[in-house]
Amino acid sequence: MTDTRNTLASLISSAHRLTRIAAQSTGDQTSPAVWRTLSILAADGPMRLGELARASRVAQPTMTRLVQNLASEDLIRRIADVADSRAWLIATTPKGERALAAWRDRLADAAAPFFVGLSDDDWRSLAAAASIVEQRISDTEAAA
Amino acid sequence: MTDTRNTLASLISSAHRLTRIAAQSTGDQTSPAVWRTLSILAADGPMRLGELARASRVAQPTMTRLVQNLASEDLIRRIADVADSRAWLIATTPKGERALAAWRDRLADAAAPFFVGLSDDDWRSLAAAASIVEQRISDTEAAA
DNA sequence: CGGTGATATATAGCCAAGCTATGCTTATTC
DNA sequence: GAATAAGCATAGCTTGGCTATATATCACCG
Repeated sequence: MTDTRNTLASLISSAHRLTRIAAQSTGDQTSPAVWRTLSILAADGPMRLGELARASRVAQPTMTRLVQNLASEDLIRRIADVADSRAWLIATTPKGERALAAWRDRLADAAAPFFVGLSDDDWRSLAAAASIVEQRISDTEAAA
Repeated sequence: MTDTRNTLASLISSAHRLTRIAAQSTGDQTSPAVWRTLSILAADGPMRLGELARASRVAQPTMTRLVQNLASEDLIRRIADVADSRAWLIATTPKGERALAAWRDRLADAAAPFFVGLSDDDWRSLAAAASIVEQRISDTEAAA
């Protein structure tokens, strides 16, 4: 038990620092929030603003503003929800998809130097961890 | 090659989202930057402000302000550097160490529900990944 | 069919983290 | 000892994050 607790704590600490590396070493001024949002949309398809806020783990007004910024740069678009005229569906644009792909490329390039010389086993561990976290995070719809 | 690139990209995406989960589900108002800074100091011992800024991957003025805030809450302390009177050594206080430990506990508690039912292999992968990232990140003193 | 409460998004206003540019003080070097 | 470099602080900006609240629509019920 203590083991898994320590694992989680150090996993999250590492995630924090990795996030900073990514932000910094790509020389990218665009914020993590933008890519987080685009990644979610790209992976899970169009969804409502509120749903997107929960998936990205931010408050709804935060997402409202993010979506406004992203829309003004034509990275996402709003689609009227025919079933509920209070709501919108948020979807990526082709430009958004391209930007996301380009970011992932730059990211991989920027991060690669930190990970040179890893064994195949190490790479498998990283890939497995990424996939576990991805799955566990996207499933759960709030554990609060 | 393409494999490792994808692994890195998805690892970092996951890290972004995991960071948000941690920030949110602990119900903690203290920012990631604070814990990142304390973690580094606790792990690597006292160091200069500039050094700390590089380790935490933020610009020096950002660290200056963080250190001011942390010092005002008595979570770190500044020690005069006898060898260079321009510089300070930044060190954790006992209170800072306790706060960090408490945060790690809350973090583990908050994150645990997302990871129930993992196999031993999965846990090993997570632990390995955390340790790999930790090591690779702290070694490298800028790859820019 | 009208009113009441719930739901979906938007607005307002605040704080902190991040940045660049620049200033001030102390070292270092010639 | 004067010029340059190095270490930290200050100023000023942008953006992400939050809570509280407003607005608009839906859904239900009498």
